[in-house]
Amino acid sequence: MTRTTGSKGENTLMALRAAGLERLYKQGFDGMTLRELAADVGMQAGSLYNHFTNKQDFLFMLMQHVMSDLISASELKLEKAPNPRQALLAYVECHVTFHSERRKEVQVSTTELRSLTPENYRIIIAMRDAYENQLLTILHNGNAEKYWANSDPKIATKLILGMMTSVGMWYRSDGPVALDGIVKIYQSMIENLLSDDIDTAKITVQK
Amino acid sequence: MTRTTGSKGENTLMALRAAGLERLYKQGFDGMTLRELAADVGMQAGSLYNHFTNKQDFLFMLMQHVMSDLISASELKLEKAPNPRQALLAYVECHVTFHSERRKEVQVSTTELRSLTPENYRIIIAMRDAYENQLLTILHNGNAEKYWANSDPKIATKLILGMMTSVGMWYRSDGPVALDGIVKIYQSMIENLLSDDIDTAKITVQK
DNA sequence: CCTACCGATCGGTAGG
DNA sequence: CCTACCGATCGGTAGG
Repeated sequence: MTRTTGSKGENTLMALRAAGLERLYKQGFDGMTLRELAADVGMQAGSLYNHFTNKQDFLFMLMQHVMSDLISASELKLEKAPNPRQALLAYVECHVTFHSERRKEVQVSTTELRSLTPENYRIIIAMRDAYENQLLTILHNGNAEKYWANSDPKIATKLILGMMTSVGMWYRSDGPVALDGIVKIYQSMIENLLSDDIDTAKITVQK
Repeated sequence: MTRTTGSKGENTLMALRAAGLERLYKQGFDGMTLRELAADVGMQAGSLYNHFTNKQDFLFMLMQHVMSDLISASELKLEKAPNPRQALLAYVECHVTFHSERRKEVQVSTTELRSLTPENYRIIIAMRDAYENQLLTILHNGNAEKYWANSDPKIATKLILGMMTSVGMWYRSDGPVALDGIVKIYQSMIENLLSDDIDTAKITVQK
């Protein structure tokens, strides 16, 4: 009995992930019901528990999957970058592409953070922090090696991530500009933005 | 019988708004229950219907209130701006301040768009579009009057709004940098970002 | 603003 | 993977 690609169980699990993502995106964790999800893949509600232990576990699996993909995608690109500038451009391309192509998964992963168990929350947040630290490191290195002179890399990291992440809120693959065009615009604007000359010594620092 | 400030009914409504905002922020529309909300202000669930017609109406009221405040706050500042550059700086200050000080309301207003009735959704989206158009107009005017040369004001509007809005995700009033410092950083970076020289003619435009 | 209640539906389990 | 079911709880209403 030869095993081809994927057993029946794997197929149902993939179908569940796809249907669940759509439900989570449109209705949220508390808004979706397991009966709807079951109907989406043509089964009864009780049978779902052969594929996950409970509703919370299903959400957690999905979010962990997205974060894992995101981190490994950027790591793969960053390995090949010869210098901080190329690393920055690669990170931007990677982030913008991922957040466009998988916008629903990303949005669910941020919106439903509040629906996670405390333990699960900690795990996902740790993954997110690891991902954000990749950019922070790039900005630090670029400062050290004089590729740019940014006064506050921590804040710059947040601003850059904010403008990049929001691409998922408005970019549509059937829109007027192709994705590689969007990527170029982001790369250009972020490089401009990094060459700031604001005197942070003048900024009020709270005690 | 002299009327001082606010009747009892007005006070309960304010308490409901405050408690409801907190519930919506932490649990979402489907996650919060009217029984919890009632308990927050010390009444029974059934009594809530003296203050709104149903749960949907309560959410809509809250969102409409936020959007209305946001729009009028920026309009007030923009009236006094003598030129596009000052208008841009004022808009940035206004947006960043509002999204920091009232971050929970703003987040609820975007996250719970999906929980709105189609009719209510249309109304809130129209308000959001009006607000975004304020920035688009500023960018257009700045281009026309040579304050800066931005190749794609529509996309720039989205990017700038994205990076500004995300301030609510990480800024905390008890953090290391004061709010006016954050505003200055945003203003500086956005002005840098607007002086782009990317050749959009080279960007792939989908047919 | 309260008591008392309605129909509907939810996540999850037992036992095949 | 299904049938049948559980306790719990929800938004909302009637009638004071």
